[in-house]
Amino acid sequence: MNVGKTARDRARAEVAQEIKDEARKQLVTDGAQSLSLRSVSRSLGLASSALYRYFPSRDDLLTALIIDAYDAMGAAAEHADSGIRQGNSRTKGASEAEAEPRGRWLAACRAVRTWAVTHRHEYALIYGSPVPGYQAPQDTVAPAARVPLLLTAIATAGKVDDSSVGHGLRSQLSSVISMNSIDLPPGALARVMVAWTQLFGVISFELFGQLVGSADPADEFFEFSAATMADFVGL
Amino acid sequence: MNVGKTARDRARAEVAQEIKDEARKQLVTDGAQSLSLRSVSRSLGLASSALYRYFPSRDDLLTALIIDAYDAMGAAAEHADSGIRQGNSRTKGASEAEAEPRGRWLAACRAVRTWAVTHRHEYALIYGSPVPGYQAPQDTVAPAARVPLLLTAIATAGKVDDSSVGHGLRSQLSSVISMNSIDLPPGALARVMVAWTQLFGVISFELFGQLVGSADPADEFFEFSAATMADFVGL
DNA sequence: TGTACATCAGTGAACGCGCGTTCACTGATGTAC
DNA sequence: TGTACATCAGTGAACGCGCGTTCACTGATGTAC
Repeated sequence: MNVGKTARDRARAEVAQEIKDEARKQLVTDGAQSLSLRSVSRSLGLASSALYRYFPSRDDLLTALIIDAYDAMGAAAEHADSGIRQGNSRTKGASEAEAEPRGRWLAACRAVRTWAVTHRHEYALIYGSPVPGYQAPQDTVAPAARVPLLLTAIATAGKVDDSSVGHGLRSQLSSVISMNSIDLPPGALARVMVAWTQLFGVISFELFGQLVGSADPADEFFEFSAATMADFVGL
Repeated sequence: MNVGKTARDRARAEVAQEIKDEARKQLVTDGAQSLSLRSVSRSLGLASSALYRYFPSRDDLLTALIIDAYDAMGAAAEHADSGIRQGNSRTKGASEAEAEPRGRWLAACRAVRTWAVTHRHEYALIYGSPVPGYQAPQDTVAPAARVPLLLTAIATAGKVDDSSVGHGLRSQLSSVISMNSIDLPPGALARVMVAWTQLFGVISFELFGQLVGSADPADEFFEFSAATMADFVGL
């Protein structure tokens, strides 16, 4: 185990983890923009300069947090989905399997919301306004794609209508389809994307306070949205 | 004109306006969180302490910008809507008036997006992650309601299905309905709210970079969303 | 197995910076008589 | 219409603060022979 890893390597990974954990803790009180290396180092009992052994700059620490957040949310959604899938195949016959994709869709949507609600500041970090002056590097795109790819995968198991879409959009989506080997016509993918944007729209509104005065607390409205959007994509 | 307004009063209003304009300019480069009174005052050639004659604190300046932004977006949407309404009543007979609400809906949605795209930093200020430590005061709620109220008004002119909604949601929405004299059953309002959250979901995704790699540029996808959501609310 | 050398985590002082807010003040504008 | 007083916009210095990043350094851990 830990082949080729020296004690130093292990210690290093551990400290890097501690730095990220502490930084995440500080997001809660301060928000992304005022996350400060100095205050992280203070809480860890390290010299502020020590952090530079682990992250070359503040932005790199931010990037690490962003990637972790996308991955955590993606994992939560995937886990909820596969829980349903296995549950269904164990307890249901082939004839009942028809309802299955809808259950998976709802489970995934709920998992995303639950993750967002329990990690609101990490959610704000990835779905809120971009930190000005910070440019997200390429490494964030794969983790960011996990949730939308999961939603398309689930929709593929249903029967999405193929809406007619304009020429330009069709070609944008065709390239997404081929690059990700998606088994859906462009018009169907377009509908899934509408549902996807709706999902994050409600969640952002809930967390950022736009529903105060109407559907707040938002639990039932969220359920309603998820269910109507499941209909919308043919599940 | 300007009854009871002395030269001092007029000058005062003018300077307050200049401060807000300069602050808005700085949002573009720095984002809300690092908007700084000192740098605003520097650009205006004032002592930093002078701003305190106009805004008691940084947060009050932020609040003023937020209210202005909601109002500007609301006005843009309302203006687009009434343009369509008048255009239609002049050029169309009663039989064609059926298509009217759909045109109004699309015009309002496009106006919101156009405003957002041309004022991205003000958009981020009101629809991005809340500035940590900043609590939006009560004065922001009426301006914030302009767009959603306009959308419900337009939907009322169409024929929204009355979806069935759970008990808790029904009662939340009933109170919204009576407080705002909305002429829509709760289930219909729920659908409008789904469309509303979808609208801001796409716009936020477009502006915050989540569509990079799929529907980017987002023009056609936006049109597709707006059109499908118009169907969705029965327009 | 022991030794010589290279690597690298962590230190602490320093650089240069910007911030919000307060305060005692000056001098122009407005008000009451 | 003129004068005395009150109001208030704007000043500039100061308080006390935190930040990211660099740099020369010490001492422990790892590597090659």
